Amino acid sequence: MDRREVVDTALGILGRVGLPDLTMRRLGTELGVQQSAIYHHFANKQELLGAVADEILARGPHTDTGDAAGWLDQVRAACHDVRAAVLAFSDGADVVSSMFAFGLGGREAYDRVDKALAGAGLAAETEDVAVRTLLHFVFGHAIAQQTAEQAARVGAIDASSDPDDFAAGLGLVLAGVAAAATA
Amino acid sequence: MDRREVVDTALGILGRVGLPDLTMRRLGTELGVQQSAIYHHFANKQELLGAVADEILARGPHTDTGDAAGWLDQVRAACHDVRAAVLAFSDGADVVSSMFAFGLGGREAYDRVDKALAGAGLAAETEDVAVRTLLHFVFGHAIAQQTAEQAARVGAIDASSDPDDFAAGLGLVLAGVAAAATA
DNA sequence: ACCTGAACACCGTTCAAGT
DNA sequence: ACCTGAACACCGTTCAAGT
Repeated sequence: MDRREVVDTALGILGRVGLPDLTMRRLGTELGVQQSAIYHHFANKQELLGAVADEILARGPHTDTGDAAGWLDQVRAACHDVRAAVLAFSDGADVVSSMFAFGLGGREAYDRVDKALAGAGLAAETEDVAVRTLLHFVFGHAIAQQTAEQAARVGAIDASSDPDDFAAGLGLVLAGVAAAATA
Repeated sequence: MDRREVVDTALGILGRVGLPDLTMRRLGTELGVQQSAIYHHFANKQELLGAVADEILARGPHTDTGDAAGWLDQVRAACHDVRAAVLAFSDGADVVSSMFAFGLGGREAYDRVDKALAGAGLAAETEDVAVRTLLHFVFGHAIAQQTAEQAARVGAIDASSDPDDFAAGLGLVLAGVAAAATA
């Protein structure tokens, strides 16, 4: 058993039953091992979730827009890719967002958007603000969607979400970034 | 003991020691009551946290920009007010954001921003998208800040945050909203 | 080095019973 | 109606002991 196998199994549980059921006991059982054995590969659950967050992003789509595309289309594609990656697992947005905030994972999300945004020619500080602002929206929207889906399953809410809703919100933020780029 | 007293005590615990230590046992102890007694006033912990989220927003500042101010300044003030409210309690941003996503509280955040944004003359659907986009940023930024503070206390990260960082990111989003309003 | 087995110190929630 | 007391079914983490 190595770190990769633990992360793979954790992702399987996350995709099937979600974060509340991703317990060290269940993880140990599916690995055919005592839960305490996991602590020989990860210091604690949070460090494990950091590795899970990294793997969620790595497994997501990596759209190549081509060199002909402008920075705006590249940033849009990067945001859609990050969104697709975290939506592929139950509570994936929550896990990646939390681990990124804690500095324990999800760095790839920042790097991908940052790289795409480099062509905009913004000042370094403004570029950093723009990347984090975009990520707040991408993660926030995905968390809200996955939470609403969960709430609907419990019966607390009606689900019904507009599939174009994300693109519309992203368009608003990107319009603001574009305004800063031309100024 | 009534719901108001339970929420007040819960807010005290939240402000002093944060969400992980806001347990039903501790809440019962500080109320001078068995933990099970709380279930006579709230169906479960989540419903209680929904009421806590509402109270967090109610206790925050309610800046009056005056009638002379344009919708942009009013929206900016509403966002700063919501931010100040959730930052006043440890993990306040996380609680309010989660409860809002679950439909169990925090409705006032939406209503305040929505009311301020009404003067922009956006189409109803666009206005809704803009309000939720702004809230994703406001909540996301505050959660990241409170998480970073917590991580810094544990020693996982260096804290050092620019006090103008929020205003800069909000400015980007508002520029996008303004562009949609003039179009 | 890697894992077992057992324990420690907790959780949220339920429910019969009291007043 | 409101609360007690006790239990149920769990958690993450630690650690001596085995191989």
